[in-house]
Amino acid sequence: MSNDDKFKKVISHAKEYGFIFQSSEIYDGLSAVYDYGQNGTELKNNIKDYWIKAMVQLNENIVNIDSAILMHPTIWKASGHVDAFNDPLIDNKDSKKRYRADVLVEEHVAKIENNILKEISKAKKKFKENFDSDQFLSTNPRVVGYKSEINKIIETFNKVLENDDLVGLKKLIEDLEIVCPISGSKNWTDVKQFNLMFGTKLGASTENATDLFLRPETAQGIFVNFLNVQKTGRLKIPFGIAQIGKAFRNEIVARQFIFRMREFEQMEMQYFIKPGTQKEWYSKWKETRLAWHLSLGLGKENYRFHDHQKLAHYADAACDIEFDFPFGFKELEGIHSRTDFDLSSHEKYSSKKIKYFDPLSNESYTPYVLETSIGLDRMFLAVFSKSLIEEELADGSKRVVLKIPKILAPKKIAILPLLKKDGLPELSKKIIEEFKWDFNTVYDEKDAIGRRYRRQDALGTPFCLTVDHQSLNDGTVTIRDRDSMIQERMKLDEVKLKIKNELDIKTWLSF
RNA sequence: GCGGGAGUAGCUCAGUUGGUAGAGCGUCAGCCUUCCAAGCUGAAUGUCGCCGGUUCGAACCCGGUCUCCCGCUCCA
Repeated sequence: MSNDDKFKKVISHAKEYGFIFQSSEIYDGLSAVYDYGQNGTELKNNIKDYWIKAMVQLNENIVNIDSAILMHPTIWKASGHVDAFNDPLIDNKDSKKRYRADVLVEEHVAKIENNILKEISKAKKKFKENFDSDQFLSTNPRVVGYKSEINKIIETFNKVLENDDLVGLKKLIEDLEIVCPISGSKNWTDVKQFNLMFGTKLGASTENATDLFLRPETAQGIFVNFLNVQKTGRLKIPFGIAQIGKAFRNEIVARQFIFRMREFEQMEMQYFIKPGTQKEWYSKWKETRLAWHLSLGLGKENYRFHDHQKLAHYADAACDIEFDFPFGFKELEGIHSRTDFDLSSHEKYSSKKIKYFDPLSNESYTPYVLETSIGLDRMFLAVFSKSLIEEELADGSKRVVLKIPKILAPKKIAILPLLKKDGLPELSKKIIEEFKWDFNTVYDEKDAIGRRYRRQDALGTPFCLTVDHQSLNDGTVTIRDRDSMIQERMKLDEVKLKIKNELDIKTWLSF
């Protein structure tokens, strides 16, 4: 089966079994927005729970918060989003390629700089040890020409950027005679501004309303609460603040099912550390987070690290944990060493002192931050797509089974009377009464038992308890394992113990 | 946003040169069945994505639009 087919099966299975629906489907849907259905919600909640347990419950120095989606607009200036999330884009009409207009200009400048370097190396060859670099740079007519050209461009460029002058930016590109690297033509469209942040308004009166943004990441809610949490929690560095929540981005191209959505959910943890220790914490968290992923048993070969070469403005080291999705290896989680960029920036913009006083060394400092940030929806897709298996059985028949990690399965136990008579349904319902306090259970009496097993397989239910005539006599049932399809007969107490053991969080999270 | 492909029942898809819509699976009711789908009987479900045009007549032709998939592009 090709990856494409596989991906299509994932999407239709997700819909058919109540995991994911397109948002507003009866109105033709809304681009790149999806709803979680009855089973998808259970699975998603179980993933959240698995993360919270590992990150917060098991670490006494990591706490959990839930900050608001709406935040003070200045926060996004301080974080750099207002600048970095605004891209001026331009298309070449001949090659149909899209470029960042500012990058085109920057590349043009880089070319000229390159010319200067060429002149220098030529001169070096010519003058050898007599080469005086300072003198050469200020007197060589060609170099001086290049330098003044660059200065002129940069001056215009800065003015244009400051004024958000899109027309001026296009004119600059035309004046510089920048050509498309693909088509070689100068046939450009107008420059268009794309703001990746969703705008909204605070205030019911349209006249006095303040422009706000829906948060494009959850991290800033942690940074702006740093002092609140640290002081009220009496937390000492190193410590972490975790958060699960929605974030919003007006992606230019949002696609690949729930991989890139406009409204999505992040699970982030910001770990506050002493400056200078970021390297060791970076590798510690890389290791810890990968171990968390591996604990789910989806297969080591499906994960890899990807180190960032080009770093974002706030980072001094960054990598992704990539996962083998149906469309190839893509980012699942990011681990970033964010330095003191965010806290310092908020200190500057808010004019509030954001420092940590270390009683041991008797000094104050701005903590450094180590971030782990995982896309919850991507995690969902990773688990779901890798678990969906179509296998051939010994008798040649096919079985579609969702071999989801048992701890994450939406329903844990299906209780099935072998026949819909002789008091078997009644006994089954009694058993549900006993199990439903501890586990998500489901009851099914329709159709042949084999077919019911297959239905539960498609949902990923790890255990099927079948109630038969012997159950009436001795209180035993058979328990069938989803993955091996092996059945064992045992007493209800033993069943409960077995399931409890298999779903024991301590076993899953001891790594 | 550009280019390519697609949209018909819950899912996968047929549907002839334009003549008022089908299959398989699934679902529901019942029968039969003592443990791994595809046994029997019956039933429900579609403004053929949406809007408009051409036509006596449109799932089919034309225009627009929405949505999805792929490639480019972007990706804190």
